[in-house]
Amino acid sequence: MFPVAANMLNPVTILSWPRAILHVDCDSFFASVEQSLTPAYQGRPIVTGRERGIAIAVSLEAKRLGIKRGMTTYAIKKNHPNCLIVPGNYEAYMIYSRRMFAILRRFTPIVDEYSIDEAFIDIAGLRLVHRKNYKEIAVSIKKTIEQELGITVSVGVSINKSLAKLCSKAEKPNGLTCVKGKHVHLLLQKTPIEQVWGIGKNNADFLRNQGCKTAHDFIKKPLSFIKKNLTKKEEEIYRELKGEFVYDLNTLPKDSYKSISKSKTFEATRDKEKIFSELVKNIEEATQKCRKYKLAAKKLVVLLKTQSFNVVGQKATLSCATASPFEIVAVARQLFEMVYQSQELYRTTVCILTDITEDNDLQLSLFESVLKIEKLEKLSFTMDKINKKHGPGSICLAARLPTQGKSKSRLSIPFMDISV
DNA sequence: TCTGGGGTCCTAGGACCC
DNA sequence: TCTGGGGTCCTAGGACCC
Repeated sequence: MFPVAANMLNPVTILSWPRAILHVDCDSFFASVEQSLTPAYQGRPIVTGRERGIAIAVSLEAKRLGIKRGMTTYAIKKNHPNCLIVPGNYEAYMIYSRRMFAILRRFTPIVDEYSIDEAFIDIAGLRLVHRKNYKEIAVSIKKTIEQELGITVSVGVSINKSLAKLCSKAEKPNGLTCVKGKHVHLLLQKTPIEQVWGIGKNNADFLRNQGCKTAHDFIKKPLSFIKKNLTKKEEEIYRELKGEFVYDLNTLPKDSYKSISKSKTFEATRDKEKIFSELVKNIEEATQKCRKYKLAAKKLVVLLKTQSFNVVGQKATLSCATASPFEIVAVARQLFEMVYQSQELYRTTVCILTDITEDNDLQLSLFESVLKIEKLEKLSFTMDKINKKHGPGSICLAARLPTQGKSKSRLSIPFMDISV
């Protein structure tokens, strides 16, 4: 073998294979799953999100009534009394999601699980295997999902992720759009700039002011304009829309996080211990997720949202990376005391765990008692087991008791009194 | 649109060091 | 101590996504 200089590995050569990227996007996913699970819901306007007070997913029938994501359930009830408003069933959505990804893997192992209801797959080279053209492959994927899951999807096929995403969006619901490299300009001409994946309101406003009404206007700008006025992200999008292959598919399973957060809104209150107990509940859930993925956090952020939507917060570095609610609650109490103002009404608490590492490279500070940490960890895992067996919230920290109903007698552990 | 919840990445600017 | 230039690391906050 000859030694190969790094600069001889020309990325252009590697990336210049013909690409065919297919994007699958479920139509009104959560609402469609509800309709698939409950035949009585089929054909009826239905929204999910009852527990949050706003519409999270809106069925096709509800969309036709003018109901949109984010509308309050109060307004929906008032104006559309025949619309069903159901609570989210996230376990069911996860199962449908996994089943959809499994179907995609029957076609190719290159599956990028982009979100719960979306995936990119690479179908280049599958034509010979399946003896079909790209469009026919897309049709059989659509049919399989529809038959096996009882939900419809919109599919787009093109030469990279950004363009495939534009295609799946071009015709919804239940759409199928394939755009070859030589026809990309036609797609871009009819795509308003704000509909481009990754161009949000701010950049769309700026670009419109600069004369870019469509995605096509955008790619006609010189690169120097992009570099001068926008960031790396928009430059990547610009290159993808021009047909370059910039965003690779990520086929790794999602088993790690940079941050884990939990927040919850409640009826606005000044009651200090009630607010703190809401925060403790979030900490319990966030640390539970941390333990599930065998992760530990080094930093903690506590945020309180006031009734007038101001956000106030404090941040702390933990003495060592941990997923133990006991340690984190103790630190959170100090942060909470710094932030809480007795005259203020609060509506939301947020717990964010950041600087997350894998649990096995957990660094113990010299001043930490190993024994204490092990005992606390054991206790957390035992609590997880009990909650799994008897239902969430069967066992919890005493500090969150103010949020539990009075009539419920729950088993609790006073976090401050742990003696080890 | 009277505003829920969970993420990621990028950038500017300050601190600090040589 | 009147004073350049560069690098790295960290953080807050913005922007975007589902």
